[in-house]
Amino acid sequence: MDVELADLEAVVALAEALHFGRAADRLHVSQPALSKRIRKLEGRIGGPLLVRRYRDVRLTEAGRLLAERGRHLLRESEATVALSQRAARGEAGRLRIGFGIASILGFLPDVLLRFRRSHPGVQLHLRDMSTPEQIEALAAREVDIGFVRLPVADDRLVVRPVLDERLVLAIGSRSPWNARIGLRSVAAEPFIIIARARSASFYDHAISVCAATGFAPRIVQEANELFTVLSLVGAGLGVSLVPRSAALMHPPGVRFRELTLPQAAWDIAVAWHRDASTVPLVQRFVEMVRAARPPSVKRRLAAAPRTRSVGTR
Amino acid sequence: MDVELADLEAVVALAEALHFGRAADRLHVSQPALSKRIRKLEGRIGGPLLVRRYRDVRLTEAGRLLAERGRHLLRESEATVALSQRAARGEAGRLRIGFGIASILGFLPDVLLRFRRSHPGVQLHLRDMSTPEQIEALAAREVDIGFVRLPVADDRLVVRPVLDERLVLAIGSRSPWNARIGLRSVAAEPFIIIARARSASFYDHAISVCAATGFAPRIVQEANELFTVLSLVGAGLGVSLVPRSAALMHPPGVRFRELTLPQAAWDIAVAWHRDASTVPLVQRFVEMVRAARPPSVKRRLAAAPRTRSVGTR
DNA sequence: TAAAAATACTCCATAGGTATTTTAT
DNA sequence: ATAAAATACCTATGGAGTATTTTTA
Repeated sequence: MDVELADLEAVVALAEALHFGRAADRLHVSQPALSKRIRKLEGRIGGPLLVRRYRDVRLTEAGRLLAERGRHLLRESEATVALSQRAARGEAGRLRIGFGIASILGFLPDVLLRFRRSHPGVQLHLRDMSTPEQIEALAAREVDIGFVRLPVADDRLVVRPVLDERLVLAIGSRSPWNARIGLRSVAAEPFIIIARARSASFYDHAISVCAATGFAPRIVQEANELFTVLSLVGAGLGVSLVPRSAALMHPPGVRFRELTLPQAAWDIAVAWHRDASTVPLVQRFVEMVRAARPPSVKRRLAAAPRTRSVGTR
Repeated sequence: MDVELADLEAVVALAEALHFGRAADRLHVSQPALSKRIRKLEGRIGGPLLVRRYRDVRLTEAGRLLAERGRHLLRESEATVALSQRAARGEAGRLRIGFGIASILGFLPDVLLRFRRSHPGVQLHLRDMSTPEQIEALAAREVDIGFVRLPVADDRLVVRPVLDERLVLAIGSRSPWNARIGLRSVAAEPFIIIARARSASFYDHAISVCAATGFAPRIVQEANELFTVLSLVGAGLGVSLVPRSAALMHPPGVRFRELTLPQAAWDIAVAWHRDASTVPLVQRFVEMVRAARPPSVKRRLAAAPRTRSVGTR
């Protein structure tokens, strides 16, 4: 198949002008050049595209169909080139992002919203994955950006910390409250927690923090939304383990306690493939993530009166 | 926009092979030719389409999008050329046909069915039009084929008779029956007739035939289907004027009488624009119409015992 | 060292231009 | 006589080939 876009342009111009001279002008070529091009094209099609008569050029069915569909093809190909050009400038394309619960609970929604606004041509594909899954997917180039829980040691990836998240204890403010209150002292309390279906890794992490403290929590309620969990705690139905950033919501009737237990750490980093450092979309997304990194949560909680650092005893 | 289909072919081949040498083989060009083509294309896109590293070629977003949409464009353009080729052979395209009631009642449905079977790629556009409307539409090339009532005198058109249709009188077989029965003798009878909404021209023609005979028919019933009209006549509810070909249905309890009145003639011809005589689809359709022309209705009715020729008195 | 892409250089096919002819009214 | 497309002929651009170099693991 040797028909080129220039041939389609010629047929479309001719279909509109129905006059070789004027169509040639529009195409910025001479009339004989257009005539030759059309004759050659007619040879490939196997029949006339136009009926030429004195002062009267008319399309045949073959010509009408070629012009009609040719118009679409030309528009499409122009749009395709434009799309590719925008992709080269990092303004279009696809960005595949892996994330876990801790990042989605934090600042990620806001980053996504702003990135989508500033890059309306970019499709964002989000995949909920555990950190090990993300590492493999990043290495295999199945995702472009990951939000992983630190530490990560993989020299195929570039990893930049963005959030010093931790688990904290959430207690109803009517509960007994003194300096000695810690995770161990609430071991017998009813626990409320983010549903495992919502985030297996977070759920499992919370359980493992309890296990490290020496007990298995008695879970009386699961909820799909962090805000629901905090409301139930505030209503006095039990205690919970939540990401520290939840304290920023200032839920009524809830107090927070830091956990010094090392396992309570849940530091989040943004990661990408080493070779993708120059990919425009990856660069731009990472820039936006790092610019959006909230002021240290640790600092802000230190200023809040209802959160104190305690041991796990 | 100077991107050609050959460029898209190159990107698609490269996207699949991810290897300049093998992609060049597949495209039946040398490796340097492909390299040059891609570099030039990258210049037009404004950025790299592929990341070349030792033993490792990978698409950028710009390249991925160009290859993905390019594949569609190549398929589309191939299909477009194929369609145009079929149109040049008279196997595809559009055929716009004008027709009136007398042709649609006769053999046209059968011709359409067979034409559609033998030309599955051809779209048939049917428009119900009066003969004068058809003549104008044919001259203005708004329809390709017309079925017109003769006589037609228009030297822009080619006209070929295909059906010697006439109006005949349909009478219930229980009615009095003798050689003198004609249109005038049933002037006082109730008339049943094809609904005017179904065919104004036929309806008006029937009325005008009565007027030429000297009376206005008392219409007691209209029906949308010719078969319904005949059934009502057979049931003794009245008399009717119908196309002569209706006699071929041999409806029970109905007798037919020829009308010698000249105005009762309703000869049908197929017509097309003089300049369209070489258009493949027009040629083929006309051939099929003329081959399908039924044996003279006049002859067949002459052999049928229940139809006699009479005057209009 | 070897695989793979880029570069250098030559060639020629072909698209396009100008001048002219043909055709139809 | 004239408008419009086709033809003749020439030119030159640029795409393709071969040979070679560069790059990188």
